[in-house]
Amino acid sequence: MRIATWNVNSLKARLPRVEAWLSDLQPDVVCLQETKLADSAFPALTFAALGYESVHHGEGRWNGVAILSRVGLDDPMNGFGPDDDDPEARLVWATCGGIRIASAYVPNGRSLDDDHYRYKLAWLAKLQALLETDHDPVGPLVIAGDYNIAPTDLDVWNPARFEGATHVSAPERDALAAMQAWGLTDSFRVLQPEAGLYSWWDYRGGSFHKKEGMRIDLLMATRPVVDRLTFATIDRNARKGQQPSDHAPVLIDLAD
DNA sequence: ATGGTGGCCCGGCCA
Repeated sequence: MRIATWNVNSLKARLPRVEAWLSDLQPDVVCLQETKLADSAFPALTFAALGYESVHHGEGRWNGVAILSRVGLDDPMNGFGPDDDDPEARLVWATCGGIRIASAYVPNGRSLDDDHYRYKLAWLAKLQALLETDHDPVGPLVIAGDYNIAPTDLDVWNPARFEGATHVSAPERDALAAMQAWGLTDSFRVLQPEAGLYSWWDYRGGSFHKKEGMRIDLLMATRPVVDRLTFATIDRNARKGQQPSDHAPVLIDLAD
């Protein structure tokens, strides 16, 4: 079973590349972020024709998350649940192939003194609370998405340049550490421990070609999933060529 | 160099 996460930075702009990528990589489950679509504009029929069921939680101009699955898609849920009042479409859930899956687009904090940074930390705290009340680390669970957090300095091209910046601050990394203490593992790192492996590169200044990126797209998985890991990679090819997203897809393979 | 590129949709916001 192949599970992928990809911040596509507008599914409308990226649909031809996403279709070709599905055909090439043959993922079973795909978590998409930043679709930037209303639910009414989500191309569910296009994905159905390729063999994928889907669920989308969108708001239109910004954000928007989806899950595609060709191994079943049950019990979809938007956001943090029925009592959720979060105004932004950043989280969607479904059960696919026996695994509870979330596609998450964690807010970008912008800077440490910004309201968006406080919103990011509050959003992560809500996710942690939901884990503790509604989930069990003994069960198969993957929370995949754009975390907008580089877990360690190995995940940043130049840590010195990010001192005092968002994506690397202690409170953000502490939030990720809390998820890990609860029972989620950064699955990619189980099989790919080396430095210099990034999933996002700024469009500006030729960052991709200069290898100036960050690894901020993660598949956080519970033990029953980690025990099945056979392969993990970042598909850098998807960041090349015409009209790429600024993020590359990250994928893991699980033994049956 | 406080820029730059690319998405939204058409002036400015967001990443």
